[in-house]
Amino acid sequence: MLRTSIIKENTPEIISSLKKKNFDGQKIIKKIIETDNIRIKIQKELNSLQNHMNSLSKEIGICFAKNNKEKAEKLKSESGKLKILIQTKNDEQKIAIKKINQLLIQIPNIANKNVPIGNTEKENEIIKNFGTIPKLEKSKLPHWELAKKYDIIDFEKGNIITGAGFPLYKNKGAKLQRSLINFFLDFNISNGYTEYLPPQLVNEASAFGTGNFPDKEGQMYHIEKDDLYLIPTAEVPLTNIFRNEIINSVNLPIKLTAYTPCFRREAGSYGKNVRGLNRLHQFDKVEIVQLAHPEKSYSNLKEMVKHISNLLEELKLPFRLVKLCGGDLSFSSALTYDFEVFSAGQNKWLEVSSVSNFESFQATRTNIKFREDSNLNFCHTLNGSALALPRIMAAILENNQTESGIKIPESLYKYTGFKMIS
RNA sequence: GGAGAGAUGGCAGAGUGGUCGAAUGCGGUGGUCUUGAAAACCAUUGUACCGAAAGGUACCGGGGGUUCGAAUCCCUCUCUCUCCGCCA
Repeated sequence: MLRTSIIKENTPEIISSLKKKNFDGQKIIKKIIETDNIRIKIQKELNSLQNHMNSLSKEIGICFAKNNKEKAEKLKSESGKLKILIQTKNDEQKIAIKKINQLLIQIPNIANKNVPIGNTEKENEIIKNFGTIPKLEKSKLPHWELAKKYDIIDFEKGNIITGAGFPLYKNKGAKLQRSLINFFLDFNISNGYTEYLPPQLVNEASAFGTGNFPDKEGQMYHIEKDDLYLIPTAEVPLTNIFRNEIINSVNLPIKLTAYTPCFRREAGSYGKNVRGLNRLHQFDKVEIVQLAHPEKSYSNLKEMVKHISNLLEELKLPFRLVKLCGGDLSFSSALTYDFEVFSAGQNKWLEVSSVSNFESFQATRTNIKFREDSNLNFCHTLNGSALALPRIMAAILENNQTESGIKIPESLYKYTGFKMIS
């Protein structure tokens, strides 16, 4: 959420940054500024009325103490009138604040100046390619065929148990999944991230805090009976650990990591994009989150990008780093890099990580501040997948397929206890 | 799920209708003393909004009500604790 004070101070810059995200903010921002000026006017009036009321009440108290009932009654009738005025002003103020907030939450985060202009993923900027794309036999298979061949993922049983998009891992497939989780967590921990195992259901305030609610409400599973949401990513509980907190600046950056299953309704998805492990309703992911000093958040972002590159290099997977254009940027993000792994069985790039700087957008919604000397300011929040499991699994299966089976990346040996799936 | 008790500043903990934004202790910060430190002593120490400032206003879990006046009384919601029931 943007703050009214910032909007007022940088109106033209904000409107033009929002354009990059294909958001026309002209009207809504004008409305916010107008309403805020009304709010200030109301508050001034209200404060002076309240001030008057407070001194009257004190006086009445003194009159009673001195047994001067006559004067007390007279003052009482005066304050009665004031009371009605105050109530009216109070209601007006509440309405104005509510109106401003309703407008503010509709505005996406502004794009960083380095975000490329563009409307769709076609205009994303490919920064760099890493690794080499494997040359496979003509008989190469996509991962869903391989999964069947080696009996490691049962999609049909998942359909029976739950429905489409809920795969059932088994045998070495289950072990490989568990190994990847542990490998990612250990790698993150050894780079200074603190491990958490958070709740997988969150309340509305938490979902609001990270910007998933109300904007992407339809993408989350909602438990109506208890009014809770299944997390679409560990970002939601991790960021909300610090909701309404003031952090001492010496403790920044705070670095967190967590493994959680993630649940997404993926309303509107169809076709080959949802084949196999490509897009699921439930999947495993290890996430990293940072709470950062505003002046350092972009170097922290760089560090996170490097960290994720290292992780993918450990797995010997070919990948590319992509900078998202304005139109492809999410509601809350100011700058996002995607990591895409090349999966040779399908001949396509699969997004396995998305690393973003949200600047103070989420911190404003969650009210996470830091204290430096005697000043209070909003933190910056950042997060990234390190990494999302299913597509990594898909790429490992597809890229490492051989006549004799699937080769496990060396870094995983100590976790899997086996070197081949055959 | 049933019955009861409770929620006060960073923490502990007073306050049951008036001058209470809130005693006191601990912690934090600054200072005095000291070669240095500890101890002791002094001062200071919540957040938001309005205001150039002085200052003003709001906030004692959330929301609503009674009252001229609410941390204090009433209603309601949420959460915590104790007991009973159920249970991995």
